[in-house]
Amino acid sequence: MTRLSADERREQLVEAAIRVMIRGGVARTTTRAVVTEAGVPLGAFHYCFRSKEELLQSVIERITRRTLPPVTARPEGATSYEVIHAALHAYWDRVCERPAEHLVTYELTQYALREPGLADLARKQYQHYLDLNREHLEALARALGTSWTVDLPVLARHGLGVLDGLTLNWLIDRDDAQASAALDEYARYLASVVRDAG
Amino acid sequence: MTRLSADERREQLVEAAIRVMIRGGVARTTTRAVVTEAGVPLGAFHYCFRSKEELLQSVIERITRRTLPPVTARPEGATSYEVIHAALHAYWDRVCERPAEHLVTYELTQYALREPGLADLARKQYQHYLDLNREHLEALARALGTSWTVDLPVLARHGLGVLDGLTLNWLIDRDDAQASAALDEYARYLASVVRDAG
DNA sequence: GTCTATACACGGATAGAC
DNA sequence: GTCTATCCGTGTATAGAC
Repeated sequence: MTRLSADERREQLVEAAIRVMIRGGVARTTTRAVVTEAGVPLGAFHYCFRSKEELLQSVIERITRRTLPPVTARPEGATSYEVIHAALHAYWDRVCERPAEHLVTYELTQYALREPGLADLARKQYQHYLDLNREHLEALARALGTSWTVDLPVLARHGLGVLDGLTLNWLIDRDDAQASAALDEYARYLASVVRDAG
Repeated sequence: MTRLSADERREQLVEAAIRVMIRGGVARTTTRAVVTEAGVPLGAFHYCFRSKEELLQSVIERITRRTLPPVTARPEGATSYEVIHAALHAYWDRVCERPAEHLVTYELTQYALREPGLADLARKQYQHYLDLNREHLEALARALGTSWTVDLPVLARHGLGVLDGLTLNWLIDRDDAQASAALDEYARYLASVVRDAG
């Protein structure tokens, strides 16, 4: 094997851990599985990370930052509902493309909540998603040239709840049609709380 | 120790397992922890359950059936919003009273999704909650003497998503004020989709 | 049927050779 | 710095005494 720096090793291991989690879930993600996946000898693990917890910390940070700000398209002559609908389905398409990845996100959060050394990180991670959702709603309002009739922090929290809930539920039963219909209903709701809405 | 029938033993072990899960999470719920909690010798485990998976199956079934249908109060002269608000907060109060129990529900579902022998059970469990939510919305409409303007299955799925999402998010950050505000917003939405609504 | 003792695999972490 | 061999705890499951 080629000789790599500790930083590159860390990188390898974090990415390998994410692949293992996607494949088999967080519970089955052992240090042994991770080093095998990375093609790294077991002994290497503990001079890259002090412990498994430290690896998971890095994994959570990596996954959190990986979330890309969704693009808000701005077609001429589209109704509010259409713009909102498109934005929501842009998110939804990413869920459908990589279901296992999203499942891992939820698994990780719950795992972290149970580990004293990781619970704070879970809260930060959630706060980050909440902020993203707020920014996204702001961008959406800007794209529509208007504002929301509902207090933005409340709308953001409510919206994150809806998206998390619908995602989690779809991950369980994979009912595309029902999930899509529920998402459309959320779009209809959002269109009803833009100022000057119809 | 007193001599008990296998059925009573099973009962004891399931209840003990739930307590252990509430205390430390599903991941830490080992057969050893369960039998210790139940005050049952380790050897007893495997003539009550063929395997740990069989125990978890019983636990999931037990927890699912434990969910009580919420009461829909019917005060005179209350607005639609007030009735809906009360119904939602009745649910929410139960979440706040027993947060750990609800967290376990989500953990169990995700655990089950990763176990081939339990995945179907997870889907059934979710379907059960979906049905309950539909029935609850029907009861609510009946109590209001009206009906919903949104297709009931869609409304039920959307609503279950909202409640699951808000619950999960609150379990992470425990922000009572924000959670309550988001829940109220959902109540406002529901009030806007009753026929003859205002 | 009931419990004690134990088998056996696997997990995280480390010692120590190179 | 890198890797092999190993320690030691814990997990599920079972054998076999009572």
